[in-house]
Amino acid sequence: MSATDPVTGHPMSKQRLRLWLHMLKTARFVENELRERMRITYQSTLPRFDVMAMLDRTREGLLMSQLSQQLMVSNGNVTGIIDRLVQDGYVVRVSVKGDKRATLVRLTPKGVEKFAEMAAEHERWIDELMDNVQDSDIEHFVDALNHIRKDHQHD
Amino acid sequence: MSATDPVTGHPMSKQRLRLWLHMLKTARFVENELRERMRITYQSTLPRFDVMAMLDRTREGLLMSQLSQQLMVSNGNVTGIIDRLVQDGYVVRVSVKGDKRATLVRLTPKGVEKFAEMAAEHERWIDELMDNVQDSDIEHFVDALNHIRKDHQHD
DNA sequence: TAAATATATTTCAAGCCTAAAATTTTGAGC
DNA sequence: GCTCAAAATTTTAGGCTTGAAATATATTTA
Repeated sequence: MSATDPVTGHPMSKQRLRLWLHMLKTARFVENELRERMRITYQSTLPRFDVMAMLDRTREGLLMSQLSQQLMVSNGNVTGIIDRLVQDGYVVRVSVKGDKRATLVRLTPKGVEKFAEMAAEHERWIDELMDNVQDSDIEHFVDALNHIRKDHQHD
Repeated sequence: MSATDPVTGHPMSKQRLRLWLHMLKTARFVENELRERMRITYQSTLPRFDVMAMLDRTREGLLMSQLSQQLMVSNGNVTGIIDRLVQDGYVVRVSVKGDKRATLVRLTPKGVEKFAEMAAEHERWIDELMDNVQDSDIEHFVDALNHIRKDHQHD
């Protein structure tokens, strides 16, 4: 921790800060791009897409708390997003029998269909936006990202 | 574009999507962590810190439009953040002579002092959070990130 | 079983963020 | 000077996000 670069004499923290700022800028760029395309093409948003993606992977449905945990966002946040997805008929809330506190959330058939369409397009967008990444780098890259979370994240 | 992996036969787009999702998750993790520390330690936020960082680098001040452009956020967004920084006495709005439309924004001495304190701590936080990144990877990593933006971004 | 504690979710206030419309000022072209 | 488009900024409406408080139900424990 807090090592000094043997060659330059600079602390490594400067390098790490630099990496973080580049990562942040790139993620922001990609997100801005995706947000705009989601809005224009589907009159939707990235958070809604993320929620639908989670629900698509678990057709039996998910609890509100499972959703917020998986997506790393707050509980109250998910409530609002689900409210709007329900209004649009993409999602339903189902009561859990045996526990009146909990609510299960599921995609409707309409939601499943819509998501399939959006997901295919989303994948093409990413493919285009990440065009410049060397194929050979990807695995290594993913590894490094996982390392950042590994020792800190407790899930 | 849209090549197929010669070995697996899978389209590369799946790999790129995977990389993007990992990048997003890691960035979100680091941001959540930094947000909480900013809140607890300084009763402040990441967007405010980002704005102060920009202003610290240009002591003569920056136009509202320069700020929003550099930070890749909307114009109206910056207005609100600056409003609150002004309220707290960290920033002042200065009229530009020769152009009554424009406003220059500058850190106050109090703002400069506060930012120095926050920036030092922020660097330590990043150093800790990015602890697991191999020093030897950083340059390569930054390069790859820049490549993602390069062909698309026009700034 | 009654009381205390824990869990699942929603509500609330406040800040962040965007796109679009509105405001004010500037600069061209006539 | 007048008109009109462009530029800098703010305002507005609506969605996202958080942490904290409130609500309702379940579970533990005395």
